[in-house]
Amino acid sequence: MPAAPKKKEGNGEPGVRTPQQARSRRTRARVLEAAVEVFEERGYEESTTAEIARRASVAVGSVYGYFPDKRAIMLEIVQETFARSEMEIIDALAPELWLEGDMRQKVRALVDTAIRARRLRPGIGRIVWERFFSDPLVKEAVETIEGKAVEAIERLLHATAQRGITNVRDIPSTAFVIHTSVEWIASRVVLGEVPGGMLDATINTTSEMISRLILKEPPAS
Amino acid sequence: MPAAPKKKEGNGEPGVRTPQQARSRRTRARVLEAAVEVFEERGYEESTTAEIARRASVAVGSVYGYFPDKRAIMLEIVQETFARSEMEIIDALAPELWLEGDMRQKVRALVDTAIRARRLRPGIGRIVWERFFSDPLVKEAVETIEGKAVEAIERLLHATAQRGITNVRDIPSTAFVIHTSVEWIASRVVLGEVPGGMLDATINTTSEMISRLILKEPPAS
Amino acid sequence: MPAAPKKKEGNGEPGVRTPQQARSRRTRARVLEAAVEVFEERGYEESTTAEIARRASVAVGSVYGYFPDKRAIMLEIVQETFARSEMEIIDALAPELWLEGDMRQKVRALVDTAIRARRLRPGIGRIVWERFFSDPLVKEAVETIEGKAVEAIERLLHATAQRGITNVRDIPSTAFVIHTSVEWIASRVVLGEVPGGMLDATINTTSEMISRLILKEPPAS
Amino acid sequence: MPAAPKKKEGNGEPGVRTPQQARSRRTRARVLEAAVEVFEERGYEESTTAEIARRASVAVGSVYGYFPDKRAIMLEIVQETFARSEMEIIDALAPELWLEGDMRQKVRALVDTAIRARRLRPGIGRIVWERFFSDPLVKEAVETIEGKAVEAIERLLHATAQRGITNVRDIPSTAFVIHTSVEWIASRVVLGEVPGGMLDATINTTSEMISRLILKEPPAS
DNA sequence: GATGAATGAGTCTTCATTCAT
DNA sequence: CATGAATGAAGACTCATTCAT
Repeated sequence: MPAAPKKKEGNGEPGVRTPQQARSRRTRARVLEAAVEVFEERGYEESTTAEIARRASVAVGSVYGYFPDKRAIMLEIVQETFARSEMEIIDALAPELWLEGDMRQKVRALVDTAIRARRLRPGIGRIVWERFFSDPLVKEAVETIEGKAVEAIERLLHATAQRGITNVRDIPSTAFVIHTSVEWIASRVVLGEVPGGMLDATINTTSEMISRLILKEPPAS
Repeated sequence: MPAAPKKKEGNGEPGVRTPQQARSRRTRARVLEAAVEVFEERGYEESTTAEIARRASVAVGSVYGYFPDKRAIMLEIVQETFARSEMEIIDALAPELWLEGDMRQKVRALVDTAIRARRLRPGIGRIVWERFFSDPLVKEAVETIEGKAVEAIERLLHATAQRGITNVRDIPSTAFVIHTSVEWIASRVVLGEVPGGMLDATINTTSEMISRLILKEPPAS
Repeated sequence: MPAAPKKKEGNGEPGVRTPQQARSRRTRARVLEAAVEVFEERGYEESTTAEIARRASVAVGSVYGYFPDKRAIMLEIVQETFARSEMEIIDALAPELWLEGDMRQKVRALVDTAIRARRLRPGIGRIVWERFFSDPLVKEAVETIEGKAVEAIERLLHATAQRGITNVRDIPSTAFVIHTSVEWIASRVVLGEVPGGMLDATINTTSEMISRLILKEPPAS
Repeated sequence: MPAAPKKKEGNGEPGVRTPQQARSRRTRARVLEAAVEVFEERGYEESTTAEIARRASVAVGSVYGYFPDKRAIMLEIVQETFARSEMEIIDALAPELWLEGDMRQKVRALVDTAIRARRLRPGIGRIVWERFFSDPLVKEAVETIEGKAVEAIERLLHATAQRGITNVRDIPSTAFVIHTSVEWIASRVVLGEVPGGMLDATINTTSEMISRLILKEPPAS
């Protein structure tokens, strides 16, 4: 890590300008887009603020007009990207969608969604796990969003349990286990090179695993 | 990222001492131990070769006498640590241990082992996932070791299937899904702050999930 | 040789500011001047980028804002210095200046010019020969410039031959031999400690040698 | 340049062991041979004492038993190599060989010898000019040897002048100019890539140049 | 005498961040 | 507000030389 000059704190409150004017907002967005591009291509550490500025057709100094530092840019992108992925899943978890129809099919569709959701910005997904354990703010942000997804699963399990569709001993841990498993399977499948025909089998098996865990009826022998 | 000096290639002797004498072996070990400490405390990027040398009570140059660069030290530690964790699990997967007795109990013990195994050097575990997606050599090393664990699961599923204990449609994907799920659940449980009483429930649920996926008999309703 | 850090490639912007603003141009010039000073005093290997920056009253980073590395600074200076020397000579070789008047006198003046031209930045001249055989880029640059001087000699020999002033069997090799001889005699005379009264005699003898080689009339017996 | 630990001077006089026993002498020679190889391949700066030791199948420490430092090894090799080259030339300058026969032919043979002599260890020749201007001891050594060659030329010119074969106004400067010219032409021809058929023409022209400078008779019109 | 492990000062280079214009 | 030149702390790595065994 380079010089990392001391952040001059206190006195006035020069802060980071909050865009109120249209042009400002547009510039800020351009920087963000450029950063996504660069981060996708090179990862976080390998990306430089200079390159981001260049791609955004903006001066380095201007970048610092919108973000306090490089990390903040990454944080915002990671948050936004991760949230978007999880939102897709959370949406698909709305109880009202699960009260009728073939559960196993829905579970499979859900797993499918989880994987597809991660395909959008795989490079950012990579950064999530790269930074997760080393940057407390990333961890916090990710855990908050994950928490929402877990809650959505919990709500679903409650709703379906009431209808007698599912039968789960301990809903919180079940929600956590399901979420965690699917998250990592999806990440590894998307970010690694999955052996050709293996993808479908993996989705099937994952769905089967979840279905058996939550459904009331015995597995199709 | 700092200066990142170029490896000057050629010049015959790679400069990496292959320890044959006792003193040499001891020094190499000291460096490795120091590096584990430093990496545990600060993570990879934040650790410096100077700090490692200092902890090992050795000159920087000596460090470079045993390892071509900082990355190589990390790689060796990651490999060794990760391999040791997986070995514990692989050992517990030996088919002969599974042919009789309560399967559910054994699955639970296995999950337990997976978690305990990761507790040894959690900081290194952190580095594994930090570097996994960005350092091809880390990825390769980890995938190789993971592959062995997955194979061990496959062998177990074959053996138990023959005895009529388990009944799995697609063994390869099942092995992969089980391994991937447990790996990440274990990592997250160990590296994150698990809500107090949640740990046991998580282990139970995970075990239940795996048991239901592979066992022949219907789940205890 | 020091750490010799690797050029991290890619990342878009090479980091080399191409000066367009006035301040920029001035800084670049300051760095170059400082580098000439330092190189003159210490030679290439013994000079450090830190010292160059200090002399230029500039931060190290600024140096790297204008030049990709230390070698590039040296290369530019060497090229510029050597080219300037050779240009003086090439100018003096313009055929129109040689068509009348005393040839022997003109040859002497030429040799004189060759020596005087090298006196400007002798330290850089030293670096030229220090790096010539070990740095391909230096070699290339120097050979290119030398080539132009040799061509100028060739043109002169052609023109004077047509006028019946000179009589040379093989113009290319003659131009090469003359250039090479004078170049080294001048370098050695300037960079070595020439025995006092020897200088004039050396110039005279060199001129005589060249004159006899190219002139039509027999040497003044 | 690396650490360059202070040479501990004074007290006893550990000095550099002078080989008196046969084995010692042989080891010293092995080191020297190895050094020639390495220097030839990589040049001085790029060569390391470790590599030299390795090639000589000797421990680094042993190298320092025979030579005070890396520079001394280089110095001895440069001196020996350069002296050998010049000796060949000096031998060919013995007056008794020049008192009869075709002078022009002999001059040509001499130039030829000068070039051939440099072909033996061109890499060392390169080092000579690389270090000549930056290492005072190299300069001194080379100048001393050059001085002998120049003296030999002077003696030859005296002898031939007495016989009426040559007619030179100022013998010292003539000897210097001839030597310097041929030395550099030979070096450039050997170390550079000489344009194919150019070599012969260069030798011829050089010989012609020298012949015309020293011989009494007018050049063959 | 030999060995080769150990030393550590010295270099180059990077890049997040600041601030004069 | 934008610009982009300037800053400079920080870090990886090299290698001649020493010295304990």
